Amino acid sequence: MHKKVNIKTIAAELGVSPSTVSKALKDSHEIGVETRAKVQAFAKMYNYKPNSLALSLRNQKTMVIGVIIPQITHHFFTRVISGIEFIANQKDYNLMICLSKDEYEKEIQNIEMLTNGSVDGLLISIANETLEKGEFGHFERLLKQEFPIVFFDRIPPGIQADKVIVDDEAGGYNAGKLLLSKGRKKLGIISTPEHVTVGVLRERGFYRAIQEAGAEVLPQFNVKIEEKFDIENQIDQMFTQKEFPDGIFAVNETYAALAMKIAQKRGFQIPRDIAFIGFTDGVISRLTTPTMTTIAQHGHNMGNKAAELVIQRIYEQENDKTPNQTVVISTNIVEREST
Amino acid sequence: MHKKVNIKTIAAELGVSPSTVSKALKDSHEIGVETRAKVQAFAKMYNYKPNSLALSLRNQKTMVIGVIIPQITHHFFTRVISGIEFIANQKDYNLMICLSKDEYEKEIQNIEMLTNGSVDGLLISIANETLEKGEFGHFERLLKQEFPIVFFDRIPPGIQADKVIVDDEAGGYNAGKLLLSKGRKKLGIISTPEHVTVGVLRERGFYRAIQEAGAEVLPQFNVKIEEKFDIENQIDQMFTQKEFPDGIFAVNETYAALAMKIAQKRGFQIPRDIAFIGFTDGVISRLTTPTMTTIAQHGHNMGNKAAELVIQRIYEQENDKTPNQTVVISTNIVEREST
DNA sequence: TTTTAACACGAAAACGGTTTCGTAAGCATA
DNA sequence: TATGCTTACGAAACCGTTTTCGTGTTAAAA
Repeated sequence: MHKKVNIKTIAAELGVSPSTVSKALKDSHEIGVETRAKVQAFAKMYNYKPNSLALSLRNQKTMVIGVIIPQITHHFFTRVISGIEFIANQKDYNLMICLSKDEYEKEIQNIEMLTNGSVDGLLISIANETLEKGEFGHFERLLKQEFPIVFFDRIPPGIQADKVIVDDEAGGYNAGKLLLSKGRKKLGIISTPEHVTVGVLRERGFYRAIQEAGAEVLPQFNVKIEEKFDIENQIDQMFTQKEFPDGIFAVNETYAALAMKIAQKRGFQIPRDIAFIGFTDGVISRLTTPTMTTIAQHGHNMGNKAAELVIQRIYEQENDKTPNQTVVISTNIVEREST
Repeated sequence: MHKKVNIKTIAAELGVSPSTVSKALKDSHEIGVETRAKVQAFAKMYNYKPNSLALSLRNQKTMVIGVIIPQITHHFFTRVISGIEFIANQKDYNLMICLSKDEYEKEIQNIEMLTNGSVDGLLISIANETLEKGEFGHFERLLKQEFPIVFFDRIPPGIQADKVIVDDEAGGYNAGKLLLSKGRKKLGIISTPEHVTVGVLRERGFYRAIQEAGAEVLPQFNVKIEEKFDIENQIDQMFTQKEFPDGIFAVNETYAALAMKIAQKRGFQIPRDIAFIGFTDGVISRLTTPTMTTIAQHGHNMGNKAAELVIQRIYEQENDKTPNQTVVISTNIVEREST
């Protein structure tokens, strides 16, 4: 690769010092008009652009925000990222995106890599394995250093930090209410294991709605999916009992879409026999047959908020820190054919 | 934010020089064993990690690969990214992902930003607007400098460079052959405007299959979607004529899924009346009703290959350059219920 | 006793910028 | 003529590392 022009080469070429070039390029009026013009013309002609590493090192500021997410193939996270990018872009920040692949070790590696000077702040959605282990020392170390961090969606329970979350509990509650309002009595839920915070909250809200109505969920109508086993089999169990639910809430889009297909294969009509509602921000719900009613998550908003928060933290002075915030992104129901 | 420990602070604390610390940390046996032990213990205790900016500046090597894609919410691109990440991770590279949002200007900005020292190489899938304009000067400048670049999926036509593409033409051809082999006679295609290279190639292959069979596509059965108008309306036109196709190929997953829904709404049965086949690597095709037959793109493979190529270019010596390569990722048919 | 070599460490330059401070030249003022 | 003030620029430090090239000390060899 050919070397790019830098301030030194310009200086040598023009017979002035590097400092003169630097000042001339920013139109410092410390430098004579002729010299300024000469330097600027030369720089333009050779398409000079300052080296960002050198700038970052000098200014102790990279204008980069690190983002750590568990999986990039999850549509929700890509919505969040596009929201982050939208704000970052406005404020001249760039993104460095790392994937933890839901692994604790990779998450730690990513964090170490990013916090060694590469980024000014960090946006994190925690890996499943980390949540399962419950080990958050790597976050606490950074928080103690007052490194700017904002957690989003999957947050560390019981840790003081800035957070942006979806109102999962209320979303689950509204899903329950909606099914009940459609006259459904025997409700079911397709959920996730205990350590996945968001799943738990959605489930909790769902149960709250049901209790308020004086109803209950039969144990066999509560399926907690273990992703390491066959998902379709686990869902199918809900339809192989003598009784079957007439309204099902799934805590994510894929489970809901799969459940709809499986129910149809078992001969149930949607929504006549069973109504379905999913929790999602995805692209699938419009394309299923019938189209799926969902609790919309607004991942883009979440990204916006998270980016705003972290940038605010980055600019904050050492002396006047604002207290930690938790921003809640509220959901809303998008009613389609499945209810 | 509290300052991190660096080599200087360690040196000062231990009463030795920065160079001694640096050497001690890499177990240089230029340094006495006691001093080495002392420095290493201190570094470990304070969790010292070298500043990556300083390292990059010094070594003229960032261990970062820049990726520019049009949209992160396109599932195909996220598959490619996860493929890129897989290889990059193995070779200790990190990713800096930028979004062009399919805009020419943003693409240029991204490139300028990334090539000012931030990355060692670049992986690019070109913005639609750039392809439309046909202006590739920003790429040619970099290629002339011999900056390591690999284009993937959406490539600049007629430019010498490393490229990784899906075998779109063959994919289209196979889609056509499959529909014909099912006895379909009146074929239709849902495609994209001319400037989207991949769409054109898929269409070309499709037509080749049809011509070989001595058949033809009626003009009203060729719909080129303009995304700025209502997509469903444009697709619907195919079903409002007196004649209708009995086999439809859509050049992407969303168009195919939408078309299936619209056809069903119009009362057609799939695949009895109309067979559908989509071009995709997505998550939707398993969840539609009926499930969708697709030409699978293997975005993950594409990401692998692209990353391997660019890393190879990065390590290449100035003297012995290998000639430009074009790697073709072949597709395969995944047959499901829609045919 | 002198030379030589090994050992253990430090000074300084380099990566590519920015910024503070110093200073020579030119001119006006007393 | 001596002093002060601009003007226009350069030297040098700094950001955090690495690495080359000394150099002073000690011990071994001559």
